[in-house]
Amino acid sequence: MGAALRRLAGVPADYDPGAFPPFAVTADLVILAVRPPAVEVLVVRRAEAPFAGAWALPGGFVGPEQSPVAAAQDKLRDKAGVAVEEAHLEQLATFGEPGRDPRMRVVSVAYLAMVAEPAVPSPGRDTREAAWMDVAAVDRGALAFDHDEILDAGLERVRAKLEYTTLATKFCGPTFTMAELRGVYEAVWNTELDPPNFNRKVLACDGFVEPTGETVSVGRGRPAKTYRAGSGRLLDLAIRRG
Amino acid sequence: MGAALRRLAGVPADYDPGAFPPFAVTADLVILAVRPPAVEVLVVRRAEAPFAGAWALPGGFVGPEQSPVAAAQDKLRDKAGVAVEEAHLEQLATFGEPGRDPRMRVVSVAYLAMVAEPAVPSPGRDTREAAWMDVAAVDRGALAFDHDEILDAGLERVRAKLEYTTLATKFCGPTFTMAELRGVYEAVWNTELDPPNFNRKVLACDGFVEPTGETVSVGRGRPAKTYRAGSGRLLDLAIRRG
DNA sequence: GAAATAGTGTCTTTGAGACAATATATG
DNA sequence: CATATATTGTCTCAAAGACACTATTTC
Repeated sequence: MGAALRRLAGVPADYDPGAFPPFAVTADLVILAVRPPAVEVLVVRRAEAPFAGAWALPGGFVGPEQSPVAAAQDKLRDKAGVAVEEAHLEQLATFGEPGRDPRMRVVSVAYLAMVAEPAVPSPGRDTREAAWMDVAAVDRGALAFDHDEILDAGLERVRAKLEYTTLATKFCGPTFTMAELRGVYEAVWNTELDPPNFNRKVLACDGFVEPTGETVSVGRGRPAKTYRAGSGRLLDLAIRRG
Repeated sequence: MGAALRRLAGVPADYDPGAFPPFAVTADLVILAVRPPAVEVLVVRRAEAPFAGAWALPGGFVGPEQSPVAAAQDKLRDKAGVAVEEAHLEQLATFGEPGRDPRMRVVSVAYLAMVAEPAVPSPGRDTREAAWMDVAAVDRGALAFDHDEILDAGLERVRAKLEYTTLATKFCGPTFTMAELRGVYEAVWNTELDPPNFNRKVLACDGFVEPTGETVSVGRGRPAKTYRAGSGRLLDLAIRRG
């Protein structure tokens, strides 16, 4: 579209695309899983400069005709191998300080994903491109760019959301026991919760979990009833941190 | 920087800025104030296509060397005439669907501002560029672009944040009465709260308000004690919606 | 049966909410 | 004094948390 045509169309001259600095837009993901007592984040090793060899959050550029969330969904599928329907994906925040990427101006729309961790080797024990890393082991400054800050935002969001939503079930498999669900809370909040009270509380929240009618035995002790995620999204009564 | 030089510097060829579509990045603001029983949003009338003549949220392009939040602060100062220190400004969400702006690809980082409404004419009674509009009077589809959606996100954020933060005081002047503070909650939540219980609840929250020791008389009735905002940011006990 | 884990029952404390009662102003 | 608004006091109920107790498995 030339300048003359643009003027004819009523589009002011100051919207000439060429007049604006070329911002690149990326979608970066904080993909979290829980393997009690650890909360783990999916990281990828950078192959190229800058920060070559460093760990970073998975992410990529948003395409010309692509929405940011679609870019995030693609990365979630590619990197975590998780079907989008099974995971929870939500926008987290946008990081756009000048200089956050030394190469060019990049605005990153960060997303938070909560997944039931697939069976993968322990983080750090393989040299593959992607690995699960215990968030407690992520040092300040360990991640590339400002990804430490993005990770912190994701962790804070998850801690808050477990209080008043049913999202903890996203960290569990299709069926789970109360102990597993409680393990999610205890890992995310780094606290201990009273099993009897947790049990009653969860069951008192409509739509949080549904009994499967089955039990499962893990090691010693009385077999535990199993549950599946309910249809509710918000808790009528908040689960409180220890 | 030529392609060859870029390769020498270890920057991969696929980071050629020219290879990326020119995203424009804007900062749009949901600037809210409370004039009980109304919650009001600051809107500006668009002078140019597209949506010429329609109301829109204030906003503008993020400069080449400017952070998005700095752009938002500039707009808050310019449009609302509010000192940044007095208002609360936080990032809300980012809206970047292709086609949300018919002219070009624009990614908007939306911010939420909470201000004590300055003395301005009632919305709709003047023809100035900017006006305060009762959010209850904003029809679906009344605002330009996807600004309805952005406004909804802002309102939802405010409703949630009043529950567990002290931000309601940002809608009040330097000093205020309990009735005024309660009016903020009642306007935002569109509900009625029991004055005695509200009073005790607020005073029980450490750091929410501080007594000034003064009283103020408005019309009939016993004069009300006045308070100023405390130093706390989070409430130890949530204020519950009616 | 001992130990381990799961789940139920009960008691105490705390906070939320309803609402009566009191305080202090105006007309 | 009647009325209006602000503020304090009191009672009741619901929920949170501590923890004793019961249930069901493995070794």
